[in-house]
Amino acid sequence: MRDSDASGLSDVLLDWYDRHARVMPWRVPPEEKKAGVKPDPYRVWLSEVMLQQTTVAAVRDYFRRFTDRWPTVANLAAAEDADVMGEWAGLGYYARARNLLACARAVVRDHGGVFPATREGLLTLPGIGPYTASAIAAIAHDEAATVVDGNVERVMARLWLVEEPLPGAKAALTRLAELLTPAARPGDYAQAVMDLGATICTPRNPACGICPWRDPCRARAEGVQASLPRKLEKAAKPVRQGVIWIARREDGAWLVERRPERGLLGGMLGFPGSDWDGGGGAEPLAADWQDIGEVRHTFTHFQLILRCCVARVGSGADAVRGNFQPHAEFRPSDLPTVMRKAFDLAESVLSPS
DNA sequence: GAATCGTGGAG
DNA sequence: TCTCCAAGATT
Repeated sequence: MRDSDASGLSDVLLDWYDRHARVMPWRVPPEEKKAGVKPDPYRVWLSEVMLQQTTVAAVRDYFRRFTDRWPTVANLAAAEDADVMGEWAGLGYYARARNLLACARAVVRDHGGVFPATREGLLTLPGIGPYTASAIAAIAHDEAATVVDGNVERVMARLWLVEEPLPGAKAALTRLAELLTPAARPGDYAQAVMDLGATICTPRNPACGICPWRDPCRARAEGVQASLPRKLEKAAKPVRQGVIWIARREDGAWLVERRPERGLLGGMLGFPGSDWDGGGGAEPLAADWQDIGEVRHTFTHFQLILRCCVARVGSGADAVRGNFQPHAEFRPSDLPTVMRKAFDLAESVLSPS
């Protein structure tokens, strides 16, 4: 590929982006941008972390709630852990929320409350990896950094007919993406490639007929675009089983438990339960437990079948595990989805409406 | 390099 | 119902 080829391709894409850029809460509208308004690094960072492995549709409302509640990185850095984890509940990959807080506090403590302006500096912060560092550097600081996410991998694999399967092809796809990154408007270009992948060069049924890169696309020329990028087979998901105990005190308090900081659902609110290895476990308190059925939930790498037991307990109940959270303080929306499913089932039995 | 880590929507 | 998978980072 010659330099003139690369600049021709990026110009075509930027022209398409100027006409088709998607409207999103974390983007600066074209008119404001033309007037010199710069994207707020805090909002760019927050959106990019939320968008890791997560769809735009799922992120929208979370982004609004976070920015309404914590308008600046200093506000977020000063927040309580439980409030941030609760606000993140339902979005998944909870290590992101823990790293989000750690990052906000590092920015305040080590960088005077201002995000580093370079990709290299951003990479030192928790939760900011190669993709996110490039995205913030390019979008908020006009650095000619190259973003390589799933969209970019797919677009490059098709445009250049890369047949090596992922993840092995990652390095080659990154190199191709770097060759196309322009010195001018690198932030717009990064978002343009991702918009292209999200709306036209989609995993299935790509809309090649309206693609700005239809002519130069080598996969399209060969008619193999739908089969790219190739991916290695993934292992089957094992099924794991466990028990969860949900107790409601007569004053309406629920027996909840903060999960360990590390590992699955780390740092999130939940209910006491057994291990998820199929064996039994000790009940969190002595009570007349009632088996009310099971909850099924699929995680990234295994399926879980959780047997739900509930109990009504008296005011003097003494729990071995967890603590009773008063009815007024308990918000079901603070729970990760699998716990929310179990809670909804329990409540339908304990407090039928 | 391979495993781990969530969820909801599309087809 | 089931499979795929989305703007990845960390260990």
